Amino acid sequence: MQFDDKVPIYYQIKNYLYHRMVAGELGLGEKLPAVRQLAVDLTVNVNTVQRALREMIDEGYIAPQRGRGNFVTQDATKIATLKQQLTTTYIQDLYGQLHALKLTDAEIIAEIKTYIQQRGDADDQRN
Amino acid sequence: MQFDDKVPIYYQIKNYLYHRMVAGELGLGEKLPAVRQLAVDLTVNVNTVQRALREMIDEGYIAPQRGRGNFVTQDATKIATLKQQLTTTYIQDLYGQLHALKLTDAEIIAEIKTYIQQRGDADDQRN
DNA sequence: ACTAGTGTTATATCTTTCTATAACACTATA
DNA sequence: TATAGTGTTATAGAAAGATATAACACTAGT
Repeated sequence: MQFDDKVPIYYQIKNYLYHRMVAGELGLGEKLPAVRQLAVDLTVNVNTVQRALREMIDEGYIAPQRGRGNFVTQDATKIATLKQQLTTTYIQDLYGQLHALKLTDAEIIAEIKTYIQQRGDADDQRN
Repeated sequence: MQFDDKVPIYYQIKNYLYHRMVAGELGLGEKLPAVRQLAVDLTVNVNTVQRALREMIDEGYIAPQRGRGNFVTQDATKIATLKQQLTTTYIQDLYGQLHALKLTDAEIIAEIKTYIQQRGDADDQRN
């Protein structure tokens, strides 16, 4: 995994894991890879992984079991809420940015549609 | 101005100034506020401002004149390109994030429209 | 009991960012 | 030629983030 050197790595790991949980790649109650394994996979120090997990545990998304592993919460509602929160936050950020660039609502939607359209075309060519 | 403590301040200042240039609040060839003034306005150290400006100068968006001030580039094309770059980058990021959350293209557009719609309603109530 | 696999914590060190403070260099104008 | 306004650079110290390395604590299976 490649990190953005403008943002703390532990923070990016946190978001990465949240994404995997929301996307269902890490299901409810599922055991996460061992911290040392995660550290190897992400080419990062154990303490850095631990820092990310620590915050996720404090926020209740992960339940640690000493000696056994870390497990995704069983709370489906919590994950669903997280998905909605992340979605809204991202959209809010984008809207704020583009609005600051003086794009109108219509222009914003148009730009996004154009981007997705072009992306689709590119996909067609690749496949 | 409030900063995100997850991203270097000098980097946020850079983006802030780019936004103002793209939005036309800082016109072509216009003189920027003095570095010390910017530092006061942003509640930040002069060196931090200077670090942001240094990169913008290296990238050719700002032309410094020792003893006189810093001036926005005269190159309209450069600013137009910047606007397009920023727009595309933001949209690309959003799309990548939401796609990672397993939202479909249609869902992405729908969520954005909903957000803008609700935002408009809120505006109506406020005004 | 031992061992392998796991989470947890600690220490020392390095790098980046930011700060306060100060000085230096140049321009324009009174 | 002063002086005020501007950019530029340097130094020393603080704080946050990462790293390598090591040790400790618990669980499960042999």
